[in-house]
Amino acid sequence: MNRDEPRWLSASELEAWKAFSAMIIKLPAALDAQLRADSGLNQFEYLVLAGLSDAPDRTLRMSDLAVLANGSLSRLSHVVTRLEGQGYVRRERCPGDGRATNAVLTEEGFRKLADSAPGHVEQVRSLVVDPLDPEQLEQLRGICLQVLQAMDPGLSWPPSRH
Amino acid sequence: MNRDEPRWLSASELEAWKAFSAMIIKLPAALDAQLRADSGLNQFEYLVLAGLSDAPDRTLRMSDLAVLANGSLSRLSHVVTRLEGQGYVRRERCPGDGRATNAVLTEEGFRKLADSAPGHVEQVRSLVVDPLDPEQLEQLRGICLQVLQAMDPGLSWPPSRH
DNA sequence: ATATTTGAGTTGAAGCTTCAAGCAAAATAC
DNA sequence: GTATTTTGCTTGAAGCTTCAACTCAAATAT
Repeated sequence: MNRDEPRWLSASELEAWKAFSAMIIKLPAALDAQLRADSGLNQFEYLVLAGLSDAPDRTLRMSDLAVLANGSLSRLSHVVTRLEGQGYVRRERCPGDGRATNAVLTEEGFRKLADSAPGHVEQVRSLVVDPLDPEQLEQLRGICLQVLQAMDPGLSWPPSRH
Repeated sequence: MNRDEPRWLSASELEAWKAFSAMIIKLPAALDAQLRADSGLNQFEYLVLAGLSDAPDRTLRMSDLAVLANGSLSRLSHVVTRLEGQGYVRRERCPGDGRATNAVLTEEGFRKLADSAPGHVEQVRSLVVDPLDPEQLEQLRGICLQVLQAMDPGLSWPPSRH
C-alpha cells in the first residue's frame, strides 16, 4: 500500500501536531456538550439555525445552507426533518426553481436560537477567545486560513458574499 | 434560559472564530476521509492502533487507551470489538486485576498500522505542517496548549512522563 | 417535440457514537 | 468475615451521520 519513504515529522513538528490534534478532537466535543446541555441542540443544528437567522427572510436553499453549516446535503436534509418536527424550521418549495427547497426559520426557531446563542458565545469566549491574547487570535486566524486553503485549494476564504 | 447581557464577539474576534470553527469542522473530516480511503480505518481506530504500537508489549489497559485516544470507554469497547473481529487487536484479562482488560496489538494489526501510517503522516504534512512556516507551527502549538488548558484547567500538557 | 443528462433533495439502511443500565472484581466499611 | 461501595468494563438501544439509490424538475441535445 506504500511506495515511497515517508517524510516523518520532526520532534518539534510532532509536538505541535500532538497538541493540535488533541485540541481539534476535544474542542468540538466541549462545544457540543455545552450546547446539548443548555439547549438540546448540537453544533450542526445550531449552525443551521444561526445560518438561517442571518439570511434574508430567514430563508436559505438547502444546498446553500449545507455549505454554510459545513455539512452534506443528506445530513442537512435529515437534520431539517428533525428541526421541522420540533417546529424550529419549515420547508418551502422554491418558487422559480421547482427542484430547490427553501428552509425557513420559524418564529419559534428564532426564539430558540436567541435563547441558545448567549451561552454558546460565552463558551466560545471562555475556551478560545479569552484564553488567547489578541495577537494570538490574529495568528490563529492566519493559520486557519492557510489550513483551509490547503484543504480546498480552489476556495478563497471567507466566501465572498457579493 | 439567559440571565446576563452576553459579551458578543468583536468583528476581529468573529473573523478569527469563523475561520477557526470552519477549520476544526473540516480538518477532522479531511483526515478521516484519507484514512478511510487508504486503509479503511477511521481516526479513532487509527489512534487506538497507534497508541498500542507505542506501548510496552503493544499492550494497554482499556481505560488508559481510551484516554490516549481521546474517547469514552464505551466507544473504545465497541471499537475494540470491531478491531478484534478484523484480527488487529486481541483482548486479554489483566493478570493482577481481574476487573481490567488489556488490549493487545496483534502482528496483523501492527502491519496494518505500518501500512497506514505513511499515508496519514503525509496527509497531516500536506494539510497542516507544510502549509505553515516553522514560526506559525510554534505559535499554533502555544495556542493549542492554552485552549487545552482552558478546557481542562487541571491538566498540564503534554502529560508529564517522569 | 422528445430523449438524455444534469441538478437539487429525499429516503432507508447500515455504521458509528452515546447513553443508561448492568455485571463482576476489588476495595472499603462494619 | 460479610455487606457495601467503587472501579473497570461491556452491552443493547437510541440517536446521528454516511452511503447509495432514487425521484422529480430543469437544462441540453437530437
